[in-house]
Amino acid sequence: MKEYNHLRIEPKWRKIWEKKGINKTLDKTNKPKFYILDMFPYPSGQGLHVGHPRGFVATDIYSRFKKMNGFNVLHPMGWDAFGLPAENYAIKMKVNPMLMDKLNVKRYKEQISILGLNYDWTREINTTDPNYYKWTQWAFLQMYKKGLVVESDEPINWCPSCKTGLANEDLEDGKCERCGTTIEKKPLRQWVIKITDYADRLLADLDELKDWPENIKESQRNWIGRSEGSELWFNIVHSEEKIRVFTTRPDTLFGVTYIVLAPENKLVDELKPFIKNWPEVEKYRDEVKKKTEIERTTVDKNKTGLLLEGVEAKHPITKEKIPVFIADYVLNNYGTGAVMAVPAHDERDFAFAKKYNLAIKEVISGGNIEKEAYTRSGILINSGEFDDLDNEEAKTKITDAADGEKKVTYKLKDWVFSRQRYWGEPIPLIHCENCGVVPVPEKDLPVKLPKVKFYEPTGTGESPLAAITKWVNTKCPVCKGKAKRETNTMPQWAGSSWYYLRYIDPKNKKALVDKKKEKYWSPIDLYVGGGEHNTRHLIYARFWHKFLFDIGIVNYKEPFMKLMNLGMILGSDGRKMSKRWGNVVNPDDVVKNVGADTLRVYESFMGPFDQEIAWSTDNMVGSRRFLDKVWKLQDKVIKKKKVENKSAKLSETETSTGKEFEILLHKTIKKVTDDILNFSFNTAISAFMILVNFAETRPNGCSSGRETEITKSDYEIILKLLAPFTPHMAEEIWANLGHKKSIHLEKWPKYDEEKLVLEKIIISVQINGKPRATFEMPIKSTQGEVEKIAFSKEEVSKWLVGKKILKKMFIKEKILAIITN
RNA sequence: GCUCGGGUGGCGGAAUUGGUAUACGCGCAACACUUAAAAUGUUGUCUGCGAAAGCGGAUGCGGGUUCGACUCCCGCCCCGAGCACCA
Repeated sequence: MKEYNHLRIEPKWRKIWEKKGINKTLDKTNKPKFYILDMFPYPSGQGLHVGHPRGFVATDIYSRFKKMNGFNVLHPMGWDAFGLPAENYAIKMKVNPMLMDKLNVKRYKEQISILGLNYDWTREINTTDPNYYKWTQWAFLQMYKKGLVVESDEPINWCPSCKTGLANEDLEDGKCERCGTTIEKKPLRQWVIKITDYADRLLADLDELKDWPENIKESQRNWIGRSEGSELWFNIVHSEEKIRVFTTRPDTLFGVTYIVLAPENKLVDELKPFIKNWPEVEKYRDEVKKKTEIERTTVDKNKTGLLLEGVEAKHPITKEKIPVFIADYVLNNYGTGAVMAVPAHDERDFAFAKKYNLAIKEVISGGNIEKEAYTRSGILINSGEFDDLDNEEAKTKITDAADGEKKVTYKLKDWVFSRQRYWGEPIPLIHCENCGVVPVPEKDLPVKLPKVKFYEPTGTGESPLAAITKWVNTKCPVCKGKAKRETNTMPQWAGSSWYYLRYIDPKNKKALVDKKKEKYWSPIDLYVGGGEHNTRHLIYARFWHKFLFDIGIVNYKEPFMKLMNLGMILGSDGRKMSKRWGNVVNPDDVVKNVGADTLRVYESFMGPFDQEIAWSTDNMVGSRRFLDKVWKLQDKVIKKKKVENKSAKLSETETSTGKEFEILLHKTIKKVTDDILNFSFNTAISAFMILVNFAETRPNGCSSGRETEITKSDYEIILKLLAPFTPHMAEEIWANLGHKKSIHLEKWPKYDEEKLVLEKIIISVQINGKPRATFEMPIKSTQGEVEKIAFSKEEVSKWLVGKKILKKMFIKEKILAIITN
C-alpha cells in the first residue's frame, strides 16, 4: 500500500472528474430534482479564508449525498461581483473595477476549486456580466411599469466615506455596514422601490416557511415591524390644518394632554403663521439636524422639546384645547411624524411630561401613575361615555367615535435603490426634456456600464457616470428629442435578489428564465448562508421573487423552502478573521499541508453547523489521523485469495468482518444518513470515528489472536458513506479496490433494520434513583428474568439488606428501578 | 425594554419520547517501538475522600414535578443574535 499522499491524489482526481464531466447537471431526467444553493460570494480581492468554505463544504456533502440517493441535483456557484466591497477594493488598489473583477473571480475560483466541490461550473454566473444584468434591468423596468418605482427627494442615509446614498438595510447601528462610517441624513433625488407594498405578504408568508429557523423568521418580523393601530385627526384651532397621528392605543385618547410633532414635520412649516416663537423653533430644528442618527435614536431619558406658542389642537371628542410641541423623540419617518401624547400610559410621554411639567391624566386603571406610566391593559376611567369598558374593546369604539381609521404601519422602509457610484447596474431610465422620465425600451437592454478612466465616487451626489457625456447624452425613445440617461446605479442587492433563477437557465437570451425549466427546478430546496443576510438579502430576494410571481415569471411565491444559517469560523484567538488581527488562515495552505479532504472533515467535525466557532489548526490533526486510519484499512481487507483457498466455492459473502462489526456498521449507516439530513455533520464524523476505530482494533467480534480484517464489501460501504465528506480519498481507495467507475456515481448504502435490533441489551438497576448495577440481558427479557439476575448481584443485594421494597418499576430493555424505605 | 437562541471536563463538543451524563476529537500523563526525537500504537484522564474496593458530589444559580431531570415547570444570573424614543 502506498502512503496516503493527498498532494498526489487530490489534483489527480479533480482533473479526471472535470474531464468526465461528472458534476454536470442535466435539465431533463427521470429523477426527482433537488436544488441546493450557497449564498454566492462577492469576490473582494482579499481571497477566501478558511471560514468561507464551511458552508460550501456542507452543501457539497449534502448534494453528493442527494445524488447518491437518486436525485437530480442542481448545485451551482457564481459571483456577486458588483457593489461597494469590490469597488472600494479596486479603488484602493488603483485598478479598474472591471479588470479587478476578473482577477478576483479567478482567484476565488481557484481557491474554491481545490476543495473538491462538485459545482456545475457550466452554469457559473456573474452579476456584472451584461448578459446577466440585462435581466436585472429588465425586472427593474417591470417594477417601474407597475408603479413600484418612484422618484423621491426625501433625506436619505448618506455615507460620507463611500459617498453614496444607502438603504436602511445597509446600516448597522447608524453606521455604514461596509466601512463603519457614521451615516448622515442628506436630501437627494433618488429612485425608491416601494417594498412596503409587499410588507404584509413578506410578513404573512413567513408562517408558511416551516423549514426556516425560528430566529431568522423572528428577525424578519422585527425588521418588517408591523404594528396595528389607528390614525386619528386633531384639528388646529383657528386653522384649516389638521394634525394626523398614528397610535396603537386609541383607547387612551381621553388621556391626551399634548401633541408632539417631529421637528422635521412639514406641518410645522405650514403652521409658521401661527407660531409666535418661530425663531426659537428654527434654532431647535437646527440643533436637531446636527445630531447624528445614533444620538437621535439612543434611548435617552433626557428628552428635549419646544412648545409651539400660539398653536393649539382640538381634542376630536372632548373638543378641549391641547398644546402642541416639537420634540426629537418623535421620528418623522415613522407613522405620521406626529404623536398624541398620553403621559399616563406611555413611558416616553411620561418622561417628557415630567420634564416640562405637563398634565398627566389617568384613563386606564390598574397602575400607579404618580410613580410611572402604566402601559398595560385595564378598564377605562375618566373617559366619558367609554368608562368601564375593557381597553381592548375601547380601541375600536373610540376610533370610530373620533372619526379615526384603523391602520397598520411598518418599520420596514421603502428600498432606496440609487447609488451614486460607478460599479453597479445602470438604472435603465432616461430623462427626456419633453417627455420626462422614460424607461429604456426592452429591446435596448442591457444598458451597458461604460468603460471609464475615472470611477472614483464624486461626493457631489452624482454618480461618476454623470461625467461621461458621450454615454449620458442620448435620444428619447419616445420623441427622439434630447435626453439624458439616469446616471445612478443599482445597489449590490439588486443582482443578488434573483440570481438563483438564472442558474436554472444561465444562457437564455430571450427570457430571464425559461418557464418549463423554472417549474422543474423551483423552488430552492435548501439555501445555506450567513446570518448577516437575514434582514438584507433574504428580504430583498423574497420581495423580488414575489414580484416576479405577480407578473407570472415564477411559479412559487417563496423562493427558498429550507434555510440554514452557518456559524462563522473565527480566528484561533476568538476574533473575527481579519488582516487587522493577523489571525487569518488561508485554505490554500491548509489544503497543501493536510489536504482538502482533511479540511472538509475538520470543518464538518469542529462543531454544530450553525454555531460560531474558533479555528484550531491543532485540533485539525484529529481529522487527519482519522483519514490515515481509513486509508490504512486498505491493508486489512480480506484478500480474495484467502477465501478461495478454503474452498473454491465459498463466496465472499460467507466471510464477514464479524457480528458486532456488522451491527455497528448498520447503526453507522443510519446515523450518518440521519445526521447529513439534519446538518449534524459533527456527529456523523464522530460515528465514522467510532466505526473505524472498531474496525481497526477489534475485528471479528471479540475474538483474540486473529489478524485484524475487514471484508471488501464492508470496507466499500464505509467508503461510500465517506465519499461525500472525503471525495478524493474515497475515490482513490475505490479505484485501488479495482473499480473502474467513480464512487460518486454509486448508490448510497441502505441499512438493514433487522441488523439494528440487538440480541443483548444493557439493563441498569436503579435503587432509590441511583444507578447501582448494570448487566447484559437477552433482548425481550421479562421483569422476572431481570429481577432474578439483579437480586443475585452483590451490588444490588447489599443495598436491600434490612430494607423493605416499597415499589418496583420495570422499563423493558432499559431500567429496573427499586424503591426501598 | 421586547423577541429568539444558548450556558455540560483543561478545550471543541455528545446525550432518542425524561432512563448508565461527559460519546467523538484535541490536549495532558504513562508505557511500547526508537541510539534519540518525530510519527504510530496501547492504557489512563469530571471532581472530593480513600492505598484499594468503594462511597459521595457535579450539566449557570435557587426552587418544583418524578422512582428517576442536561432534558419538563416556576423564579433569577450570565453570554450571543435581532429590533428599539416605532407612538
